[in-house]
Amino acid sequence: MAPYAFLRKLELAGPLTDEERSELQNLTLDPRPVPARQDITSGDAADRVCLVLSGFACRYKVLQAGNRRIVSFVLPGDLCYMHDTGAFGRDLRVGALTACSVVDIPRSKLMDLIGASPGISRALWWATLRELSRAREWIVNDTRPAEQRLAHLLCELLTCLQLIDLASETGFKFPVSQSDVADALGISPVHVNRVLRALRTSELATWSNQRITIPDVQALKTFGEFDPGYLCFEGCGPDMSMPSRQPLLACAS
Amino acid sequence: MAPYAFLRKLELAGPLTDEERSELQNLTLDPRPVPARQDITSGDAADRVCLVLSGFACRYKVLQAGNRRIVSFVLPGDLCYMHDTGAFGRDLRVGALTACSVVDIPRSKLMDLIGASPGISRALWWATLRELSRAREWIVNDTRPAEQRLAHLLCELLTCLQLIDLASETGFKFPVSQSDVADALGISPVHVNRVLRALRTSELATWSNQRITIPDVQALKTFGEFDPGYLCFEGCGPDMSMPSRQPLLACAS
DNA sequence: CGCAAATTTGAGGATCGTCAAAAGGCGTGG
DNA sequence: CCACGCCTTTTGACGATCCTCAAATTTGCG
Repeated sequence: MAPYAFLRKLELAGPLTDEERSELQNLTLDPRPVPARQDITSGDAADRVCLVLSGFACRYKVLQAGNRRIVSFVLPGDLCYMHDTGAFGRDLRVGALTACSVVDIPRSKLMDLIGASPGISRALWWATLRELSRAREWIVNDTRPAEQRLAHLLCELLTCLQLIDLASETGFKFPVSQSDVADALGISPVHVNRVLRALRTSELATWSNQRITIPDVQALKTFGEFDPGYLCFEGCGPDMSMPSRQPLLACAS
Repeated sequence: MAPYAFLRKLELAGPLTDEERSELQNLTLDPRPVPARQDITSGDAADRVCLVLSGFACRYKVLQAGNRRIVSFVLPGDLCYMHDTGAFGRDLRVGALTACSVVDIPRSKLMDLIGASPGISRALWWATLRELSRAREWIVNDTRPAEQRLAHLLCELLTCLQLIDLASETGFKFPVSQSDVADALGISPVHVNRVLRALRTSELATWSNQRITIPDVQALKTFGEFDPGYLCFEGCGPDMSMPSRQPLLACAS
């Protein structure tokens, strides 16, 4: 059950064979806990990748003033330090927002799989492209007023959590603080609170008991200008006329 | 001379062989002009990649209100529609800010090169990771006040243009409008103007005659909290202990 | 030279941040 | 079980940043 989310997301790029699935499942043994509000480091050795099995985490940078800006959420089934380490992630950090369960995967082991399996290669490649697409959407979202910005974020979380069965049709458990959301939206915590009240008053969304409830999902999506296309959950099958239909990640050089 | 910027950026991932360089140069024949303020489409056929040889372009989305948000600049030597087409770029568009010269490259041709050459494969893979890193930095930049935000943007442009010999030590030609910069920063055009005046008064940067002049580069970088690490221009050599040292883009499946 | 677009500046208002304090929730220890 | 302390949430007041509208000025271009 643990690696379900991991496989679910990888298979967005197309179905995997039974061998590929079992190879990937073998990576998820021996998880370790990470307490809330603590960084998820890549483990003792620097050459490890981290797979989050449960909990909410985030990628973030800290500004000179000391405040934190979250640039993306890390949900169960997401890999960390795959690309954002070394020169590509010098000041980027990964932190647990809630208690998390993570697995350290030796990079070499993952690379062996990539080299041996075209399906896994493609899956990881597409995961990277989804990250890029999502980052750009976040930039766009930063131009909207706070109310729509929060609405958009809630829609994204709802959609992403539904994919891995962590959200119902109309809500999801969200055990993070309003300050965390503030850092993800780039606004102040008090303003998050005000905006939440506004959304509650408009009957667009409610946040209580660590749970987001969205009475009218379509209304919230419309208000937040949320179009799930950028998440690349659909239309990405292997039989698509896609740019990266065939050419993908693999062990070269 | 035309493909200089293209090769320069690709070789950030490590030197290319003479064959690889000449294969890439062969792609840059027969450029076509794109007028300012016009979208750079992928040509007649959808399965083409666009290489910008000269001019300033941008990737952008349009919000519901009709305003545009630029999510990244496209400079000479940058590829468009490599990954941001099909499902991965449904609402993302590429527009020319100034008159541009672009080359259409059949995707299949590029894929053949990727499959045949590990160096090219790695180079294009790293270009994608740089895009991701840059997008995340833009998210972070959106949390800064407008003055620092503009300073940061100018520093990024200076650094990126210096790489391809389009900037001197202290300035560069920048023939775009203040509205374009406003869309890139997510603020209003009039506020761009005010912020420019502030930077001019502080003697941090001047913009006149379509040229940015930065009297004290270090001062502007400090003010804008600009750390070039996220651009991944350095420390990315093939001899680095990098995550993607070997495993890269290639023709799989 | 004259038109169109871009830049510049002003005034007023909306959004959002900061500071401060009150209220609520949750775990620990008595 | 209650009391206490800490953290989070909530609300208010005030100020800073930024937007919108509008007009004046400059620049670019035919």
